[in-house]
Amino acid sequence: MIQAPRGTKDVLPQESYLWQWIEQEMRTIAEKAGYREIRTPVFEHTELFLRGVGDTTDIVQKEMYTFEDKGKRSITLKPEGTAGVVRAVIENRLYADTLPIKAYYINSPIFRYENPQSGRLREHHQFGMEFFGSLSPSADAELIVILLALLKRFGINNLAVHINSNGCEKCRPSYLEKLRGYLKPYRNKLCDTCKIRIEQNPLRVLDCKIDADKPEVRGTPLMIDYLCDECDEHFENLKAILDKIEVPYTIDTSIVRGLDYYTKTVFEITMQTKGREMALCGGGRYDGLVSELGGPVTPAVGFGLGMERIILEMSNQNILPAAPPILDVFVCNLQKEDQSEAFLLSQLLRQSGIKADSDHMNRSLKAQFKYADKIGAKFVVIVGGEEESRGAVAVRNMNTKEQTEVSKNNLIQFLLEKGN
RNA sequence: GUGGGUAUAGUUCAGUGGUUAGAGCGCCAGAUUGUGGCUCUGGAAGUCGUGGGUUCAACUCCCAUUACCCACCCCA
Repeated sequence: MIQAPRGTKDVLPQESYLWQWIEQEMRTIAEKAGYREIRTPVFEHTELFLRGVGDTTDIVQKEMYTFEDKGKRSITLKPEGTAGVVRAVIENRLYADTLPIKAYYINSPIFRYENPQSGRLREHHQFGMEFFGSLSPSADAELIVILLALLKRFGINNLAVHINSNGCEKCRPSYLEKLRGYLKPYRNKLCDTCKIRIEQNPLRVLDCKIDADKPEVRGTPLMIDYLCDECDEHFENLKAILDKIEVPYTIDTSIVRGLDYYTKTVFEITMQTKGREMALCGGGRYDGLVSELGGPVTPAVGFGLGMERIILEMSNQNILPAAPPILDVFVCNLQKEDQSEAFLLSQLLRQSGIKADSDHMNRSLKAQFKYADKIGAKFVVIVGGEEESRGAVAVRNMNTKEQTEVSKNNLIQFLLEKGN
């Protein structure tokens, strides 16, 4: 028996409507704010992620699905959504057109080799929005506000917005030196991973669940205390905007994000679920990434939102929308041995935009009614009965049990009128 | 990478070292000849995860293995 690979999930016919529904809500909210969809490949050259995401990150070091193709190219399945979008923006010179560029991606498969558990898969799907060309903190705020509106639309209210600033190329290097200098004397008190992190990526020590609460680490200098004037002003302005539109947030100095490209604003939106906190989405500003990957200096900000986690939380809270009926109309034929008339009629109904079907299982009339009931058909149309002599069929409203004789000429109009 | 739990019908789960392994739900059929939801009756369906071992005898006990679930880490 061949099973789906570990950490992957099928979306089955009985649940696909949920995905279609949340996708529709996402598209609507993004397009209302002037974002258009972008679709990029599921795989990219590995180098894109090495340079983009950063080669000291956990994602790159141990979680990527990387392989060599038959042309000896190193290929990696997307471990996050932003790098591919940035590559596409550069490659297609989108930056040369009118700025800003506002793009969203939806249902984008993301691959990370991790141990699966509740809310964590090896293939999951993200909705993301990217905003290129603006240095203004209003761009950062726009994304946070859209996210909150979207999550509220889904009925998820147990949320917390965490923000922080990662500084920029001007203020970060000197801060990192301060941080290294501070951590080095405590080297032996840190976990093995963090001992290496001191040199490679000391920011990540602040994010380490083993060490973050140790008194030595609690006393480390914080990036937000060493921001340059530009970064400080940006952070203050963002907070002012969020205050003004009454978005509650907390400043969380432990957020450094798992990706190295972030500058200035970083944020996560988490939910309280089943006694623990789970990130629903994360994002931030990446003013240096476009130029790092070979484009012109272009400020940008974006986020990724986990689609499975939304469905998981809606399921936990029992607030999933009900499944829509599969069909509007089921056509039965009393002449069991010849279902062709029912078949033809169902084709006609479909051409008029009515979701219709007839029996393909050689079932008895009674069983056909049971089936019609199960799939939620609002009407059953019965052909081949005594009404036939009058050029008519019987139409039964399955909810009201009301059954009427309708002339074949008026059938479609009748169904369209009564169906709504 | 580390730790815990589970594995029996489509599904949720019972079950006992010894005959043909059970239930609820679901599925299919029937309850007088053209009609659903409720009820009743009947039926189909399982190599008891896989491999090995102990035993006269293993679904049951032991070992291994795989998969799934959960948690840590990290994150979406």
